[in-house]
Amino acid sequence: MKLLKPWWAGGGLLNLTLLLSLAGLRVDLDLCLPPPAAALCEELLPLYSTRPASASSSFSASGDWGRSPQQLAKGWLLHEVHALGVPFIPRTSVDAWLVHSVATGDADGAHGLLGTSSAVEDSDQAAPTGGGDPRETHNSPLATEEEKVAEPTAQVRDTDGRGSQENDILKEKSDGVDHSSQHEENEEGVSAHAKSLQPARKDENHVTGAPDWEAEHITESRNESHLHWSNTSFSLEDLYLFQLLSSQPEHSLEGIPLEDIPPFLSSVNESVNSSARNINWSHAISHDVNLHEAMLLCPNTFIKDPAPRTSQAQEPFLQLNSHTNSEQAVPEMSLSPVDNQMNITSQDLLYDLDSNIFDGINLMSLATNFSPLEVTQHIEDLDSDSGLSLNSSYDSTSITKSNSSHGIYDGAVGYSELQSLRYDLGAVGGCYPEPHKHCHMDYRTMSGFHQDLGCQQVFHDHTYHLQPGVPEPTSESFTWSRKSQKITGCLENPDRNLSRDEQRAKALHIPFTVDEIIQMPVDSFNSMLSRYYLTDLQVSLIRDIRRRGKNKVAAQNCRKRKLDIILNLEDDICNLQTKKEALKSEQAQYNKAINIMKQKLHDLYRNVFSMLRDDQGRPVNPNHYALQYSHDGSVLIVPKELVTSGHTNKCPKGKRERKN
DNA sequence: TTTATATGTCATAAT
DNA sequence: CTATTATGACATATA
Repeated sequence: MKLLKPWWAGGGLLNLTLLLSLAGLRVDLDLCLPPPAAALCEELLPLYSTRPASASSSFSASGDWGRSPQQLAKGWLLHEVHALGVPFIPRTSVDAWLVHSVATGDADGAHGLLGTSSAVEDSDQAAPTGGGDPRETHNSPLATEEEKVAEPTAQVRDTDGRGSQENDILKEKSDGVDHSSQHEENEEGVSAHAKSLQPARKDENHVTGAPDWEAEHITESRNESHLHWSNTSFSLEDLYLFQLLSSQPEHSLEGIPLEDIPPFLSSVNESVNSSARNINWSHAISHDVNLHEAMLLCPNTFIKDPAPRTSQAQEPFLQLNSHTNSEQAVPEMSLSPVDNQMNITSQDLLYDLDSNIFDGINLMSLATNFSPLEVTQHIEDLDSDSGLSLNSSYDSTSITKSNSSHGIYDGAVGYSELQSLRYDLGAVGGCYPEPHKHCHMDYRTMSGFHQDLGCQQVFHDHTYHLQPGVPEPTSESFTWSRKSQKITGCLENPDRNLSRDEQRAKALHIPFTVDEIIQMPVDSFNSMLSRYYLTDLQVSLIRDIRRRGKNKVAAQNCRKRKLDIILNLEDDICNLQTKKEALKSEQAQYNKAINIMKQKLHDLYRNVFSMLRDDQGRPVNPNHYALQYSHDGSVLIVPKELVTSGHTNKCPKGKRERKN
């Protein structure tokens, strides 16, 4: 996205505000934008206003062009966040954000955030239909931890001690208590605002038609989290997006002339006003939804089951809330979510995450002085690392890329840019299979963000480039034809060193390394799948990666084992052959001995016959007679014909010789 | 280009 | 029943 201005560059407040309003979000006059969001909106609105149809091609894969203007704006905005490389949202991020919205905004504002569907408006209070699954937050064992997350923030805000009401709110949510009667208290305190939201949550259950939403499966919330363009209410990604976009509390919409509104928005405004879901623009920009505060209060809830916050993690936010100079607070505010998320991730997964990652991000969060040009360049570089095009020129390449990316993400949106950067650079990739290598990458990356801190040399590793010509996997089967792989090789793809699964994981922005996925214990693996906000496609890919990875190891072991068996058999053959030779030699020796014995016996025989004499004193011919031993030890001279016929006892000569 | 070998992957059975 | 392992068969990569 060429036009993306650097962080903290300011501007874009009006555009974002209008865009949010267009999307049905009511914006506080004090709403301020983080520079990326401002820049994003500055870019989005002109593009959207000038070429909604053509530009929409990049996210038209979702179909329905009969959507309302706010849907279009919302979809377009989210799409562009996609293009930024935001891979996914840990599931609790938006849930917790909702909690903070409850704590910070009034009911109307919260409703504006949660949804503007006519069906919802028909009900008592607005309720989100596609906004993820906030119910799970309060009906799972995780709910208590959500409360832990929300509690300190409420304490910060409500110095009069009413912050603890949030816990009550959360409990009442699950109880389905109707607080619509407390609308009058909205202006009195945060908690009252929050309570008035509860019917919306209650209605949501009716809208989704899930009476027993405790049994709601994770996959359902995943599906709900996807971008449903036909759905007028905001999804979790939407909410997260706005959370992402809101952190700079100093701009205001006051005094902005209507002429500044792009023509498209004006027309959209008309159409919106004429639609069933009217948006009162004056109302839209006057409600007290302070996204900045919401941002401040929920930055540590990027995952479904956040670990209890440490005092170390809370402290920055306490300080931030006390800041009067938002200029100084902005960097920390915007970056701290990443920081907290990282810490929580490490606590939750307990898996191969080096604290250096967090240190690097902490350093980055401390950086306050950025060179816009450098940062812009860095963002572009990082984006190029991620393989996603930030080019806003909408050439065919970028559109194609956006299309494919959008299709792949399948609704997985909402994540801090830094988070995506971290994962882009370190989470996936066989080139950096070891955690410390990931950290190394992060450090090098982060150094570009705060060169003032002494890291002058910026290294950019483009190992993770995806060649535009390489078709990205677009189906669950991830059929990788030989042809495409040859093309990949011919193009000298820097990702060539990556395994196919690593490339797939990178393409889908899987926030874990392949090694992690494969070697992770099954419990951690399952908890990871349920804790993180992953699309079905991502989950499927992760499971396939795990299966293939384990099978690969099994195949290697099997082959090794087979080879060992073969080698052992060869050794056995050799040993047997040696033994055979020895036996042959032994047999030869025995045969030789036998022959010697035979010869001796023959000689003895001849010798005996030479001493024999018949009755006439003539020598006995050994050719005609044989010696035969009788049972009593006597030796008889028997004619051979009798010996061969078996008549041993019949001695024609009747001659019995005594043994000499 | 062909061939041999190594490696990855899938299906299936076994654990 | 699920997850993992083992293994034959096939596909692909590489020397």
